[in-house]
Amino acid sequence: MNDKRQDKVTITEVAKHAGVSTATAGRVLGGYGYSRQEIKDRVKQAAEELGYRPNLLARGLITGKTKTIGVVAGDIQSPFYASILRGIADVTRAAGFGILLTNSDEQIERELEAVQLLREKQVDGLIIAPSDLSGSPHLQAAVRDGCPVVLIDRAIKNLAADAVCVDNRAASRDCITRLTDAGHRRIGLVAELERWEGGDITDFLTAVEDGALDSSTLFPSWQRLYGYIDALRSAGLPIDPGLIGRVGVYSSEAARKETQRLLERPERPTALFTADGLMSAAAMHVITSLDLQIPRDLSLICFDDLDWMSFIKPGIAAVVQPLTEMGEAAARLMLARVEGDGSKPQYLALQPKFAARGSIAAPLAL
Amino acid sequence: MNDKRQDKVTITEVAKHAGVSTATAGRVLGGYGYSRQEIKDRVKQAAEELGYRPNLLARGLITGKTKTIGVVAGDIQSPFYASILRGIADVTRAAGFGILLTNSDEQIERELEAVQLLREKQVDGLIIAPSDLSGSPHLQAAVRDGCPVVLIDRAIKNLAADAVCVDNRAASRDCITRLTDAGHRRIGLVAELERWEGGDITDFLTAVEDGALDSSTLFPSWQRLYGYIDALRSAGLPIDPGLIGRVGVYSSEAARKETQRLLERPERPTALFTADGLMSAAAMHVITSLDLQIPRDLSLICFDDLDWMSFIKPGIAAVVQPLTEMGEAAARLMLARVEGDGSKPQYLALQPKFAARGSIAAPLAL
DNA sequence: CTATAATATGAGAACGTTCGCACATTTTCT
DNA sequence: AGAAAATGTGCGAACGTTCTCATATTATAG
Repeated sequence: MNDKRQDKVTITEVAKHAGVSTATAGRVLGGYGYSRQEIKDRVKQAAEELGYRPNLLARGLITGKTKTIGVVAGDIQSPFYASILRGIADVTRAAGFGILLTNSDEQIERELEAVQLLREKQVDGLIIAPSDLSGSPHLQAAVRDGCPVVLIDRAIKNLAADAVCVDNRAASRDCITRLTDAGHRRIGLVAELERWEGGDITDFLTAVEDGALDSSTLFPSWQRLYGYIDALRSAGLPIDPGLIGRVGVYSSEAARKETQRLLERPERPTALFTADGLMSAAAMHVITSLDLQIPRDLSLICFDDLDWMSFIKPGIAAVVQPLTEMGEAAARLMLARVEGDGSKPQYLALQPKFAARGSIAAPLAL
Repeated sequence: MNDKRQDKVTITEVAKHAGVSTATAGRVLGGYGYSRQEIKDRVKQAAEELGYRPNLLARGLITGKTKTIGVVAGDIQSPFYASILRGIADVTRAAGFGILLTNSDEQIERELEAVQLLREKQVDGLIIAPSDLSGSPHLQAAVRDGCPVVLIDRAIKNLAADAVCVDNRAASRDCITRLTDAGHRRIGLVAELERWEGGDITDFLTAVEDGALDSSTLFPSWQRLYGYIDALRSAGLPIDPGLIGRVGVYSSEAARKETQRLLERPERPTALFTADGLMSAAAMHVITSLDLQIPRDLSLICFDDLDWMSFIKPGIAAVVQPLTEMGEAAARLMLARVEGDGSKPQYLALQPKFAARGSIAAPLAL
């Protein structure tokens, strides 16, 4: 009922108890210099007896390394980030690192605060899903200060940092091609498409036309739109902006509304492509409520494979991103940087898989 | 191409630049003692000019507080923990705390390592989903050392720590009662039921019979079994151990196998209760593959509401646990403790909601 | 107008480690 | 054998803060 913080056994006490200097005790316990076996045993036993536990703050203060990686995720509640984080956690843990987690909710101000906090806590590096792909002075500063940065899911223009992404454009193109191959000519797209500094959808279309766009530093949903355009063009089909459902904000509500708009058009699309998990769930809501039969009334392909897609009937075809692997790769890159790897930044594009399921059929004859 | 770690602007430099002592600069920048407005301005401006950022390690070393909470989740990849974590993150962030995350995979050795690492990193407190409900000397030690511990999802016997749980027994009882009310007499249960020190299912049944069981320190799946038994008893129905699907290990594979066993019994259950998200997904797999119609061939209620349950047809009735709220509550309790609240440990039992959906019907006449 | 309290500042010691250096002792190389 | 290298140990100074204490100065009260 009395003693609270009498715990703290320091290296000094261990040293005293073992009859050596703190330096020697430090060497044994920290495992960094020379020391005789006999001394090692003595110190270790003393530490054991006193219940010594190192104070990693003190160590970090002096070594300048905390063995902690800061992670800025968009929203840890989404299966997307949760899986990536799992990958990061597994790899870092194996290397004895901890992870300090924050959510940005994809908002640059939140990201800024997060990065600031993490850096003040002296993390050894930053793994981050960035919210601003063109400026990000806070990340430029981090890189300049020698704090390794690894980007996930999207890359920042002119930032000398590693990035682990997926070739969204190719994967999306592949999906749409499957649909055109099946005979579809009116293919709807539902995507977030929130931020693009270049303007609106038609601006984007002309920018694509001009070929003046670096798809690797676009937000994923724009890359996926890019692939959609690619596929339609190679199939010789026109691009109807009315079939492009731009949700504009990352919310289930808005996605439902946009899907509903698409599916209630006079000339209903015969196939739908949803550009991420949230959109897919929202689309399913609408499809179910409109009583549309998949794939008879509507073929469907989704970006991101959610658990239910494999066991509802029919199964829903999906692009499955290697999420845990992305996290692992990002963490491995980070560990290499922390250990001093100074080679030039890597852009890693992992290959997604395609889960073919029963949601694709030829369009009904009209 | 040359300068790497020239960044570090310390309080000493700021002090020099502002023409005051480090103590004064510290007071201004740390916001803790007295200082004149004029001095404040001068120091702040100096800090601004030099781009000063406090080193939270140094601060933590001396104050003994890191403004960091350690979290030990089972598996952050599961929506269950992801949601809880989100709640924790929101509340702690608002209070300026960071969270250091680890996964235990529900294994006590992993938990032990995690707790050790977190404590060495000097976290101000530990929020943990414990893997061992009867001993846990490492947590007893934490509490003894004055490191606040808040348990989530389940409580530990004789540990003086706060806990945030859900009344699993009551929620489960409620579900089963809905099924018996609908006329079901053969109700199957699929649950993890991995660890219980008392023995096997029949031992558990007799222990329940004797009323010698504290349900609040059982693992959730056992509490849910308890509720299942409660409900059948009050309905005057016998308990058939053959209807209790004990998966025994937390794996989708095993859950599928066990569900299959139940659904291929000679006298197939007319209703099924799955005791958590993983079990539910596995059960759906099997139900779909056996081509059973819900609710005609089988009524279904699931513990934990997954997104697909609301948009597949028919919808699946589910117990929805207030996960984010649990995380928030745990974090709030933690913050109170960190700020010195020494009142006696609280056991918080949040109320789950029930999402009634079309997966419940009367059993087919035999 | 003095006594007391509140405000304001600085010097220097913490906090618990590791690091640089000096100096012994042992091993290894010509 | 002697020189050089590797190994082993301790002292005391870092690391970048906050804290304690001493000492002013100013405001408030009696």
